[in-house]
Amino acid sequence: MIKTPKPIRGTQDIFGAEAEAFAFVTATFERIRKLYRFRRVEMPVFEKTEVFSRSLGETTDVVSKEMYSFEDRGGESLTLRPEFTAGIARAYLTDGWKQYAPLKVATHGPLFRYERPQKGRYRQFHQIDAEVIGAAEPQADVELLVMADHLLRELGIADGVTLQLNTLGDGESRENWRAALVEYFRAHRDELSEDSQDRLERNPLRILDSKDPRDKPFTADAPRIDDYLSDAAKDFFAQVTEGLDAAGVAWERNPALVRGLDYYRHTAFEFVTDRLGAQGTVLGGGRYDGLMESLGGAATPAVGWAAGIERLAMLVEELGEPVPDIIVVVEDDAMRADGVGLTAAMRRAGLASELIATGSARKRYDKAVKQNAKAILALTAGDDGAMQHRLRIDGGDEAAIDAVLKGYSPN
RNA sequence: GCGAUCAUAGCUCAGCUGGUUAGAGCGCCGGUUUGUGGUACCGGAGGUCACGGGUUCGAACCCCGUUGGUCGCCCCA
Repeated sequence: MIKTPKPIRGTQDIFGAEAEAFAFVTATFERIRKLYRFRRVEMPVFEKTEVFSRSLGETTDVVSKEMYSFEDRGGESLTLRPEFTAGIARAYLTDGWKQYAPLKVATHGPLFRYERPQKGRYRQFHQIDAEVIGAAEPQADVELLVMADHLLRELGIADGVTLQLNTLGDGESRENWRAALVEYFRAHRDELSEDSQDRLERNPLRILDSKDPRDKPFTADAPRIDDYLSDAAKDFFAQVTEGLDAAGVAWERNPALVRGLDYYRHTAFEFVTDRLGAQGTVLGGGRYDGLMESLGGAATPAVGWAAGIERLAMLVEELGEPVPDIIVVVEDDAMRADGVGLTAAMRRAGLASELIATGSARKRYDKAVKQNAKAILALTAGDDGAMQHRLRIDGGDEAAIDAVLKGYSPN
């Protein structure tokens, strides 16, 4: 007995209406990205593990248990890409893309993270991604945010979604704020949740967005980044918010919105919905001026965002699958060749067509009716054996169909 | 890694407190109607009740374990 292999945990086979929604997201993204003049890039699906581990630092669970890593036959550690940014940063350095700076690039495709699947989170998932590399100005942040907002509008999901915005300041501001947070939380250490006590050592900024109610009273009164921002950092953030206002993009300040990794500076943002359970972030990103150096490159300012295609697709209105323009029904097997010929002719004329010529001859018309076609063409043989057809129009393009019929010579 | 919850036909699900041959709808296949119209009716195929133990005269149902799905925690680049 042969056992059918099962799919890998956390992978998905996307089909039908869901696949249509998925394709709608990527097609819309491609259209928008061209409007904003972002250049398309295609990136490898795997890289040397260092590409990701260096950029992430050694701190978190992320490297130790969240990456899909393996050794190749030469004993080199490789990792399936868990994000686009690190690979694009690597390419910027190894391929000399500095010559194109400031460089606006966009891509989409599969990513891999070794996690327990839950709603809107999979081990193989898919993202769209946009990055601006080599631009230190807040205008780059604004352009990305306006583009993201535009995309969500075009997808028809902007209504339930809000843009949450924060600044982490420049390197110095961020360090001072972080030190103040550690000092503050350390004073309340014993009253924090176990998880947050742990975070105090590993990733103190993350205490701010803890879900544990025991932490809430302390996070509310925690030191705020605003009190630690340098004048330059304040000015940078002000230019971002002014730009958003000028472009008519609504935003709200979320001082608890943080990034755990050290290379993030200045702007951090997430577009959030309450329609997806625990996984409310629909699109997120920020400025990562410190990343290039961790990969051995020169200091290079950069900012970008990514969004999960599956999550976006879940929010998109049910599109349904497209209905055929015409179905050709062979009601008499003697007309099979004409069915094939006419269907081919319909398709060449740009009409989405289906041929029904199998199974019980009497039931073929029923099958056609059930597909909600805009037109049904039934083929039968006359007494003389010549092809006869009957056409039922239900919203279809009768002129186009007639033109195909007139131009067709029966077999 | 941790927790909750679920698993019956290809799909969606019923199945009483443990009781004899496990059901429906949809889908699939065949038949009836030979019709300018059909979304109907009849029939058929299809099940190791996730898997492995246990309790019992008897288990889809109760107990234990395993596997898998879902949702959440941790993490979220």
